Amino acid sequence: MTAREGRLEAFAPRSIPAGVSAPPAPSPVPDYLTRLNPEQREAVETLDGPLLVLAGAGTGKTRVLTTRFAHLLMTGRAFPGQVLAVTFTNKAAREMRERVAAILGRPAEGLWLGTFHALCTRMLRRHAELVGLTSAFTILDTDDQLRLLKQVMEAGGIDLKRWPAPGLMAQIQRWKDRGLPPDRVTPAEDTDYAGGRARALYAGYQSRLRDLNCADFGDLLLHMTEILRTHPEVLADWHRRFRYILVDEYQDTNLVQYLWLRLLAQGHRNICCVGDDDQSIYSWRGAEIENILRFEKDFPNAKVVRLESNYRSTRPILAAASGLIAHNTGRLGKTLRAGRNDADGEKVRVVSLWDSEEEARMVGERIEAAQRSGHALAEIAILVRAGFQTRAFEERLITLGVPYRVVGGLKFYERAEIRDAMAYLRVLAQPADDLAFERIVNTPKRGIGDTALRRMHEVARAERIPLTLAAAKLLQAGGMTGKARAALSELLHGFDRWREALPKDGHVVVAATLLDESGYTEMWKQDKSPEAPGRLENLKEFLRALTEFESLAGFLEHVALVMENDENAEGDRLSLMTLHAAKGLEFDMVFLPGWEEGLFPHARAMEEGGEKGLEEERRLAYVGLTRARKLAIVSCAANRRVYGNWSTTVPSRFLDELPLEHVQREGSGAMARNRMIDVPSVFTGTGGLMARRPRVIEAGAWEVQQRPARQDAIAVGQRVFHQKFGYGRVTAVEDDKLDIEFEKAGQKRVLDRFVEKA
DNA sequence: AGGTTAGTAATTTTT
DNA sequence: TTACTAACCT
Repeated sequence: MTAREGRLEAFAPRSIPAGVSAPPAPSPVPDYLTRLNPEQREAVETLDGPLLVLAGAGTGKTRVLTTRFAHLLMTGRAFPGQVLAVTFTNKAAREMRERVAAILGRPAEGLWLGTFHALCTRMLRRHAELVGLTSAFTILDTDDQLRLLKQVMEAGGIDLKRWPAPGLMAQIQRWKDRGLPPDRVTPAEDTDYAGGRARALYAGYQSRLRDLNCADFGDLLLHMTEILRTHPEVLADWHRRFRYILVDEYQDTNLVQYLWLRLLAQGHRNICCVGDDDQSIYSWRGAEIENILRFEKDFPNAKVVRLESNYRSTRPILAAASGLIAHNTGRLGKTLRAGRNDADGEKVRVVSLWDSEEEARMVGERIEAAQRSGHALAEIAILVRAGFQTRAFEERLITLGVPYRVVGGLKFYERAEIRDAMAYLRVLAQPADDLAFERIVNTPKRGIGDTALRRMHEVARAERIPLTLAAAKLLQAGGMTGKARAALSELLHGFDRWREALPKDGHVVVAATLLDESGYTEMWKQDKSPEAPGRLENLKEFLRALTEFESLAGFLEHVALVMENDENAEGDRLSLMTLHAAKGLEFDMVFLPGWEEGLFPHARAMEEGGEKGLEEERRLAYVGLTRARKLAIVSCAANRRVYGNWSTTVPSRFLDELPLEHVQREGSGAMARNRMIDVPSVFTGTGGLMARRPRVIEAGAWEVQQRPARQDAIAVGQRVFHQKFGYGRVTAVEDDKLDIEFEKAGQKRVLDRFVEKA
């Protein structure tokens, strides 16, 4: 405690109106500090030495980090380039950059602020030769990683059916997460995969990566940590550079990230980590909650500051979340206090329903009601445990005409056409990029099949040269037959030509030419599937994105590290996402459906993780609840369709763990069950008792359901109008559902009764 | 070489 | 139920 702090208790973070013009005389306490509460302020002003900030949900974690960053610069403790600020997501990095700039009152430039991976890439480009790469190494995406590993496994004579490659990939990633290169994996750890050959295959995979001048995501951290560990002069250099280190979402760090941080922090010991053990939900990706405990051990005399004043949620929500998370053991211990003056509010709702369809209807109804009473859709979210759950809600929302966006999902750069286009550019930039070459050599189909590819591989392996070179040699030596020969020759000449044109025409023009001349765009123009036009659109967008970069290499790196998708972001839309994707976000109203044993907590999590797995699920529930500012609506369905057939469910144990006095129970599975029993057996249909839910309709309740099916059939090709999506053309008809390519909204599936012929 | 069909598996996924 | 992969046929 410093002497000054006593005077600051009056300052609540949100109680100071923004934009109040200050008197000209500079205040002794900078404005940005007065906006903090005492704990936050302590976290910001403890500049020297190791500091651990345990920040509960909604306690102003980001504010502390950004203010601390700005404070370091404002007080002249460090130049921008002397602070290392690490986040997990690009979004978090961007947000921090913006907020620091806002405090500074000028753009924040020259910062080492970014994701672990981006920062490591930047560092590794300078030292690549120390791990056998060149500074122009390529970063592989998940597809490439798996393809490469499969090749290594095939070469090693592994039966890929008995030992699926994804399993080994996961193992290798776990090793990398723990900072273990192949030679440091102990034989004892290598028993359960492919008869103890995992380690050897890992070594083979790493060696192939080096041959190809590639690094996968794990390598970025692994290589950099290895370098810092084994090259004291390099480490000393970085120590000279970074005086202060800031780490966001510390509870999500894995071991290699921790080691990397620890090495870098050894210099000045000015490391500040901000995290919340109760929000650690990524152990399955290698995150180690123990890093928080280890922190105090590895950095003796570390100061610990707890942020416990929550400015986000109402008291009942906080109480419910706290009551729930209290069932976990081994917590560092934090208690969320309501920090708002208006913290009183509605109890958490727990709604039981007959089945998942009724659950979707309930959610839809309440959303409509909220909308009618003036709530913005952007302030409402549905948070589900697993991705497949979104479908039921999407269908319901489309029926109701409620605009929504699915957060997460397939990202722009993960689409097939974008990956293909990327692969073309990668071959252009790096002819030795075998994985990219393999991807596009027969896309579009040019008659270069397995046989031809195998022959190229043989030559490449025998002479230890890249595939493109091997292909050229084969052509020269006449080792290719008619069709494949002509096609391959044309492709290789094409690349020569495009590469030549690069300095003259620039990368954007060449990229466009390449996609045309290679026949790639033509392939999609010929494609009759309903997605094809959208894919062509995406390719246009791809080329547009390319114009924002000065060089091809810069673009490729951006795409490898920043896989983002911000379409559908505009407009007032409801958010639909997984609980994982919701971390760090907040909404007025949050729906938490599917709280049933097996789904949430997820059966798989408990099988694999036992008691620890269960606790992580509980933290996930805690994260979900604490996303809500004003109202949380939890629900469970008594019946749910699992892989096609209906099964009855047991309500989640988490429901019982919510403190009764803060919860209001509604609806009832029993009530719905009674309705069900009265129904004649015709309704129970073919697929078992629960196959089709009878339409028992309470007076006035399910208004939407009662609308009659349309009489006049709609055919493929018909131009139609939809209340929400506007005009579009029908691309497919299936029962009462229509696939429509909307002019504005893109491809959607809607019920025919919601469109009219245009 | 490429399309078709049968079999199988099915969370979460910041980079 | 659906979606993806691998063997199989043309």
